[in-house]
Amino acid sequence: MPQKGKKVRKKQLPEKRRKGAARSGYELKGRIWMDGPQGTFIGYGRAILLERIREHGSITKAAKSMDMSYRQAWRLINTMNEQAPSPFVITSAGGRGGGGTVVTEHGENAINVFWEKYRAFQEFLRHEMRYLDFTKDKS
Amino acid sequence: MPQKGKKVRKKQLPEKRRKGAARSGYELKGRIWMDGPQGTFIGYGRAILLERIREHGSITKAAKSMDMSYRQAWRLINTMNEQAPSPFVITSAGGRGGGGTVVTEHGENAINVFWEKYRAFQEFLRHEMRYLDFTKDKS
DNA sequence: AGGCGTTATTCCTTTTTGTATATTACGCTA
DNA sequence: TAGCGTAATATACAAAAAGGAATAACGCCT
Repeated sequence: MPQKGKKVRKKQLPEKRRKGAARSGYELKGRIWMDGPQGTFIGYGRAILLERIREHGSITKAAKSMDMSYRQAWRLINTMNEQAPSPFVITSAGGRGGGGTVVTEHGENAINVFWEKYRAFQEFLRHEMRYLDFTKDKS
Repeated sequence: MPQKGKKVRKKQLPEKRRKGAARSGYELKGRIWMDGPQGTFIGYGRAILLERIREHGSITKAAKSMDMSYRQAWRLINTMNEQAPSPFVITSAGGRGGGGTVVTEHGENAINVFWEKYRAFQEFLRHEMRYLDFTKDKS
């Protein structure tokens, strides 16, 4: 029997290990993000979350779609929105469908800018990976 | 009265904010590290720790010098040493001076390799930083 | 044999971080 | 006006991570 509702905590932001990576057993890894005046501003998790909000139209559904608690999702969105030069999302409670959340033009732009940096970073890691050898001597 | 012994927990691995950085209030940040078969293998903290061990000759003194608990230092060293292709440090308990820990040739090499990647990464961040603007429109 | 300083290990507490659940406010709709 | 699904917030709970302190083993030294 499948044991539903196991209450296992999800490992946060796995950032999916690339298939076939790390054949040698050693891998150069890393993360990038942007800091605003009060700490983390946008990173991998928030970028994904923004996309899910755009896709589903609400924080609630976005959170569910990525197996994240609403509370966590709301906090991520909130810290991001507070620090943004101008809001990345606009929320509304009540009304047709109960309300919802939409991503603004600036939010879309932030997503694009971040993914751009992110892709460059992945490229950087791949490139640096190539010259990685801990066994060689100084000689 | 200066209130000594306040028991304030140290913020881990501050990686010292560069002076004059982030004039705009927004900053691209990041970390890199290496994964071995069982998780984190070497990163900024372990690299510094290795250098301190080389400098002081023992885990105990190295830990104290960087305001880290022996327990924490030992665990970092242990996870690193276990995953290393060949040991990065050699420890000995008992004997003249009580024992000590020395960094091996392979350990030295690992430090060098990591700092090399680290410097390249810092350069990458600085470079990408230059083209960072969340306010511009798509137009 | 006993002292010493180090490594290695254990136990308990504290801090941090995220989850689960419940409650209120909101504003359209029927 | 009652129902609805959402945002927003508070409280309690759980798990993981880190710290502190205590202790044993070790091997040279006096």
